[in-house]
Amino acid sequence: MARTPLRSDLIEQITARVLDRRLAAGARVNEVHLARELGVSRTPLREALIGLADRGLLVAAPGRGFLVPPFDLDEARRLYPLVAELEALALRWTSPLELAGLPDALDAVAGEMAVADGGDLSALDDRWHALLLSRCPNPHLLRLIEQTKPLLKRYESAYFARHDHAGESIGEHRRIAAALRDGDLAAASSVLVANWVKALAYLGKDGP
Amino acid sequence: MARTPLRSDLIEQITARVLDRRLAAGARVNEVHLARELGVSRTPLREALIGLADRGLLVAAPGRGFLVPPFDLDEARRLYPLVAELEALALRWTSPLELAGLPDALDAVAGEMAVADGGDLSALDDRWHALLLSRCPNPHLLRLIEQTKPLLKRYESAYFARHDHAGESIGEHRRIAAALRDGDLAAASSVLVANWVKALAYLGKDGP
DNA sequence: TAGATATCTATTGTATGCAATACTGCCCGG
DNA sequence: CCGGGCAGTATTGCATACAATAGATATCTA
Repeated sequence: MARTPLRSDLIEQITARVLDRRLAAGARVNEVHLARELGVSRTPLREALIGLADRGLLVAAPGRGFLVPPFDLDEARRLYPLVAELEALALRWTSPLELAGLPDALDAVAGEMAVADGGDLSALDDRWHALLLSRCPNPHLLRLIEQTKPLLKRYESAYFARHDHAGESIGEHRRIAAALRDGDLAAASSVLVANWVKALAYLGKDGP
Repeated sequence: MARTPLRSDLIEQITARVLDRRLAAGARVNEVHLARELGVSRTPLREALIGLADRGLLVAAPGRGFLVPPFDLDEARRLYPLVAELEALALRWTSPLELAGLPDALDAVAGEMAVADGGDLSALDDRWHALLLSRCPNPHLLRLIEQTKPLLKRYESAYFARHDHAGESIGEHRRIAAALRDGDLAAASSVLVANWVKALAYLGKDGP
């Protein structure tokens, strides 16, 4: 029997399809077609869809299956501060000692970002943030963050594609690392929140 | 076809069983037996189990199905502050105008709590907190809170059964309502967090 | 012709079936 | 007496089958 359940892979694949809009906003998900396309039966596919609906990346419409939620700027305006606050909280709950060990690794990733382009940039940004939170001792908080970020990334991917804000963002990342070096948690936190809020501001300009 | 999917009911029923320990901590969930007992087939039951595992109320063990996570005081110590912070955040994000309209209704529920006993008490406590957050405009934050609370309630139910702390808790609830009347969000927030933390302190004494 | 209605198809929600793994108890060897 | 291996069962994970609703198309009536 499969050591890793099919639904796990399916969740990743479907998430990717939502993020890159192969599953378009507002569209219904046809279980039979998607199952054929992914080469599985409807059962594990539905399990994955239910998991995604629990996380908010899909919406379950009783009797009508699942659909990709439409883009909604108001939703984005609420998601960004939410993730910002959750990450800041995770930072507050990480021991200063642990935090002190992070800046070097963080700057290394930031350095990679400086020479990366387009598609990789978003992945590196993810790695940077994951690293920043990696020492937080509260797994439930981390779970909430992981569950929420994909919702946001749907908006963010549009943003990353459209603006070349990489320099700005990398600068902020470095400032956060520097603040951690100084043991200045408040400063790190505030730049972190600002980083998220700024992303939102760009989004507002001409988002999807 | 059912207007409300079976899995929704099942999630409620199974949650209840976990909370009152008909599904004991550490025990494996037998899908065939449970399906028979609940009068449904394994398919919607598994959908419900997956949903519960996503929320952390069950754990999925690849190849071995689902099991009820053991009690873990450390987990409780992380869940209480988490819910406290999330509720405080929801409060911060609720408009002062909306908050000003709440205290009367809040005190009404607190009044009911004063004359309720045992089982109802927990339900009233839930209603009180739900009312407190009911005006928060961020549905995603509310979703996270709703998803996290059942985890905590597993510990809390033991607490409520064991201590008669109702008076204390009701007093704190009234103080929160009073602070909202004064427009003193900071005070309300701090008592709210204290309320959660105190519950945790009791739990530490002789929890399960 | 527009609207309502009936009929037919598509799609979901649930139940059942099947194959592979995990568990249990027993036998055996040391 | 105790641990390892083996057969048989139990249980999961996935696939398929079935029933009922939602949606689409065509027909009928005013």
